[in-house]
Amino acid sequence: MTRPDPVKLPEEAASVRIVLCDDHAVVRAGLRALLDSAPGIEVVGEADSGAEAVALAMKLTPDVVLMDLQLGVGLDGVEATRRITAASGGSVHVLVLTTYDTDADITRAIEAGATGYLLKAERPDELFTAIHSAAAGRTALSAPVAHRVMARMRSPRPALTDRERDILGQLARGLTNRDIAKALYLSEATVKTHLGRIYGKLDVDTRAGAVAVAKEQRLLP
Amino acid sequence: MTRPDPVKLPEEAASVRIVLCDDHAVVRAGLRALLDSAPGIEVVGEADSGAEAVALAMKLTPDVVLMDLQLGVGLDGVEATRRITAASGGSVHVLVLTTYDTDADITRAIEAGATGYLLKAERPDELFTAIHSAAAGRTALSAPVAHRVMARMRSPRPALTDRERDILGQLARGLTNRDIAKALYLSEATVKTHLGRIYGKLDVDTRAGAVAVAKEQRLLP
DNA sequence: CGTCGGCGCACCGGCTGGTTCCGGCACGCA
DNA sequence: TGCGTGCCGGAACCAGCCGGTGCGCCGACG
Repeated sequence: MTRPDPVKLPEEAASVRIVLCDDHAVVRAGLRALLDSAPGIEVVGEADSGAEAVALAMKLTPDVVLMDLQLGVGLDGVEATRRITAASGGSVHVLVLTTYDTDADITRAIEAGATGYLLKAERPDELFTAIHSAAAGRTALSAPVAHRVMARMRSPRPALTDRERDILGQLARGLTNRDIAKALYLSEATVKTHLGRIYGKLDVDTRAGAVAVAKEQRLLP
Repeated sequence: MTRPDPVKLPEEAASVRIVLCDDHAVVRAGLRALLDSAPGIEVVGEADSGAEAVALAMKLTPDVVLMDLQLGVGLDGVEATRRITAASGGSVHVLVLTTYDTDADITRAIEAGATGYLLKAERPDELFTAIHSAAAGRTALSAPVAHRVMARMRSPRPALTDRERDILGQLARGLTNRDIAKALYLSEATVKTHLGRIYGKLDVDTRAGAVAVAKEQRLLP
């Protein structure tokens, strides 16, 4: 898959070397075709899973990994991002390119060490500039993402704790309080307490509503 | 509305004329770059909304419209497909290219007149052959989709009625039975009856579970 | 004309769900 | 060391919600 390119054209600056990671082969091929036609950008590898992305990032040490967050099965985009930045010591920059601009996704990606966060709905030239920014280590957020970050700063919505996510996960399976309690080795009373706190944070007052916003905001894996 | 087309050229050599419809500008650009490099395929237009796709399909009368089903706001992909096939009398073929292979999505797309249903996770050459198939009016289903169709034929899972979808929609907003009743001008008892039937069809036994599978299977808009 | 699927309704009993209040820990900080 | 805070786990209470069952009406369809 990797073609060692013996001829390095010393242009104004060397090409930005990129690894693509997206589980959709068609859009991956599309991105490659698109980026191949762009000057100063060179796609050196493709991955269709998080694990493969990490491996390629280590082996090829590209300047930028273009990472989708939703990766079907296995390692998810956030975790892959975390491992890549950790293992490379920050020398390989991850630019997230995804469809959703949910608070949870953005936060987790940034917290995992992503250098930028771009939406697939963005104009392609934004993508090119973002890639060069990311290669230089500069943060690149697309407009809607930046807005969300700002909004979150202004009105800090409390994040769910790990335990609360556990409860919510069971709830989303349609379990009753008693069953959740059994599943997590808790008292039923405790489950209710957690649920109450969850309702507060999600601004709902019923279980069904909680499940709805949980799915909506992609709070569950 | 239908213009008589006096001469139908039996072309092997002429390119298949295509209109792209996807609300993500980046993947649209990627697809164009990919298809532009393919022989025998010519992208003649791009749309980022259902409405625009319908307009372009009428104006350009392409051989194939490559249609994503999830189109953010406005006309959704299924409705756009329905209008295009209806307005063109079937002369413009719609090839659905999307990420999800949910039963509901597949069924609705086919029922709306789509000539084919392809997943973005498919290999790009599948895409090329599917495009040519669609241009010739031949049905093109990618493997996982075909499997699902067969499975559904074998064990016909009852589809939700319109009314049941209404109820489910309100339920997914976290409303209580009483509130759903008020919202839909029903008796609370009726709401419960519908919910019971919904549980049966979705194979769950709690409201939270119903919301979960509803979101999972994309039963709600 | 039969009957079948979809819709709407009534009644009821069990028990689930939501609320409130409380204590224990771990941690950070002065 | 003492204090404040955030998170976790729990007890008790009671309203009323939920789910099940049975039934009638209607229109479509054969």
